[in-house]
Order: sequence, then C-alpha cells, then structure tokens
Amino acid sequence: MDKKEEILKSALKLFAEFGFHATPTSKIAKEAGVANGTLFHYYKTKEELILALYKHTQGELSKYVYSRVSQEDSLEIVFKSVYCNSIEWALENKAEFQFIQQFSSSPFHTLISTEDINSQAAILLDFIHEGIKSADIKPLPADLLQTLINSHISGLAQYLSVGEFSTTKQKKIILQSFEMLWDMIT
Amino acid sequence: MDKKEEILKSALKLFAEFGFHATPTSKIAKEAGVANGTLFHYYKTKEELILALYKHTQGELSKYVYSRVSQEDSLEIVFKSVYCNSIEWALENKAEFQFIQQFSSSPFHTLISTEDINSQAAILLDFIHEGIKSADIKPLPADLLQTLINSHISGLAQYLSVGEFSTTKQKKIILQSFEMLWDMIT
DNA sequence: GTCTATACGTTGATAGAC
DNA sequence: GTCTATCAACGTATAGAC
Repeated sequence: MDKKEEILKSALKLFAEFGFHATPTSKIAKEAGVANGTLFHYYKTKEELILALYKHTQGELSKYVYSRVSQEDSLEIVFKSVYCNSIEWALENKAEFQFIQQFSSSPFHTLISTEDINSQAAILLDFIHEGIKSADIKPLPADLLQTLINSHISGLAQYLSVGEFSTTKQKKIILQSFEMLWDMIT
Repeated sequence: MDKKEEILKSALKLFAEFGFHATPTSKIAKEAGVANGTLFHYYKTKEELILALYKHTQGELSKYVYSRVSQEDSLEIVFKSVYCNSIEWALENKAEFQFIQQFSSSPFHTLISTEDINSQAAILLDFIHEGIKSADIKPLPADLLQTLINSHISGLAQYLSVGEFSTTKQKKIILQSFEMLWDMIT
C-alpha cells in the first residue's frame, strides 16, 4: 500500500476512535509510519484530508452495496439486497461506518457539494421512483422515503454494532427488520 | 439569566454551528459576555462543559416530550404524542437538536454513563413493553424497536429541518410518517 | 517524494487581584 | 464570583535538505 492510502487508513482509524478534533495530524502521520511533512504533501490541509477520506469511504460503501444488486430481480429483492448489503458492510467495516456517521452529523457535512451527495443517493432514489410508479411503494415524496430508509438502516447497523449477537441471531434480526421496513413503505 | 446558563447557551450555539473542535473556550466566554476565567470557574474543563450541556439539553427534550403525554390515552395516541412532540421540539430547537445528533455520534457519547442513557429512554421503553404485552406491537426485542423508532424520528426531524416546508405541509408529512411507523411496528 | 526541523498562532487552563 | 494577565503545550503548516 502506498503512503497516500496508508495516511487515509490511519486517519480513519484515529478519527473513528477519537474524533476529528482529538486527532492531530502528527498522530496520523505517526500511525501511518510517514513523516509529518509527507502528510501535507498529499493533503494540503487537514480539512482536505477529512473530506477526501469521507468521499473515499462513502465510495467504498456504495460500491459494496450496489455491485451486489441485480437489476433483474423483483423490486422487493432489490430493496432487500440493498438493505442487507448496507448492514453487512457496516458490520464488517465498523470504523468506516462510525466515521461516516460522525462526519454526517458534523458541520463538515455542509462542505460536501450537493452533486456529490446526490450521486451517491441516486441509485436508491431511482428504485424508489420505480416502486412508486409501479404502485408497489406508497405514493409519498421519494426523498422522504429515502431519508426514512437510510435512517432505519443506520439505526439497525448501530444496534447490531454495539450489541453482541451471534451470526445467526444477527441474520434473524436483519430479516425481521427488513420485513418491518418493507411493511412500512408498501 | 445567570452566567452559568449564559455559558451553556453560548456553547450550544457555537457547538451546533462549528462543532466541538472548532469552538475554543475563549469564543464561548466572549459570546456569553463573561471572562475566560469565569467559564473555568463553573466548568473545570472543556469536556465537563460539553457533558453538562448534553445532559441539560437531553433533559429539556425529555421534559418537553413526556410532559405532554397522557397515560390515559390509547397506546396509539401515546406513541403519536411522543412522536409528534419529538419532531416539534427538534424543529423549534434546531441548534439543540443538531447538537444532540453531533454529540451522539461522537466519541464523547461513550462518556455518558449507562444509567443516564437508560433513564432517558426508560419511558418509551415502558410503552413498548406494554404494547408488546397487549399484542398491539409486534413481538420483537423492545430495545430493537426503540432504536428503530428513534432513528425514524431523527431521520424525519433532519428531513424537515433542512427542507423548506409550509407549516401545513409539515404537519401532513409528520402524520403520514407516523402512520408508516405505526404500520411498521404493529 | 520523503524526511527533519522549526515557525507561529492558538488553546485550555491557572494565578491572583478585586 | 468575576475579572485580567499569563503561560506552557500543542497543533497546523512551511522551508528546505536529501
């Protein structure tokens, strides 16, 4: 792994654990095994580093979730896949998930351009529109549905992250929760 | 208002806008119209200030939400009241809501004792247990339901906070969303 | 690209007069 | 309780050698 990636990886680890404010760039460099100056060679400011890390992590999440969805399936299966993949990713990448949560409710979030936000959300939004058109999903504002779905997913991921459940128990909870969500929007 | 409250109020305003890390104690003191030393007279450290502010704000929210709930009503009405009151409070106290969100997904959250968390959540949890017992609510783990309800509420509050809706439109969305939530858990 | 050394402002916190 | 003055430590960022 090259130094640039190493820096992102270390920043992620420390940010998730201590938060942006309590993580000096010097510690990030140390953790990454590079000199202080090297960090600033790749990222002109700390803020630039934080934003780059967010975009990268969000990209990883989207890639994971949507590369595992088949357009051929029924709408319910599509939603179920998106749902389960998101939860899976969060559980397998706890630091990343924790970082995204922290970033999203921080003032940094306003620094992300609307296009960046929309591009990430576009796929799910399309599925929702499709479902409304085919009358599978309740005729409500699509962005409202999107928000409620996303909140539900983060909430469940949080729940499963902190609790100590066996893999079978986890799977059961995920399926039950999906049924609830599906009942909610159809 | 005495100085101690004035400090909390100023801290809230600045934290909500800039985050903990980008808000120095000196700015808080200035905004509150008190001397730097006075702040540290009331709160020994910055961390102590942040924690005190969280507990205070969370207390305000609980007070608002649950003082407006009548135990006499049907379970659906009780849940609806809790739901609507929570959203109302968030919309009328945007800085407070934003601060709680930020705090909850920050590493500071682990500094709050389990008892403090539980005491805040106890009332809703009781209603959920009651609903499960009377078979009004699906027989699922109560803390899971609680998490999903809370996520739903924060998600909707966030949605309404950023969008520009008329009061009538807002009310309509809130009622529709509650119906969805109620469908989900019953 | 990577390192070392360092500048320079900022910040949390204290001391002590009133 | 409240203020002013002050400090030691820290954190971001830069300069310049290799």
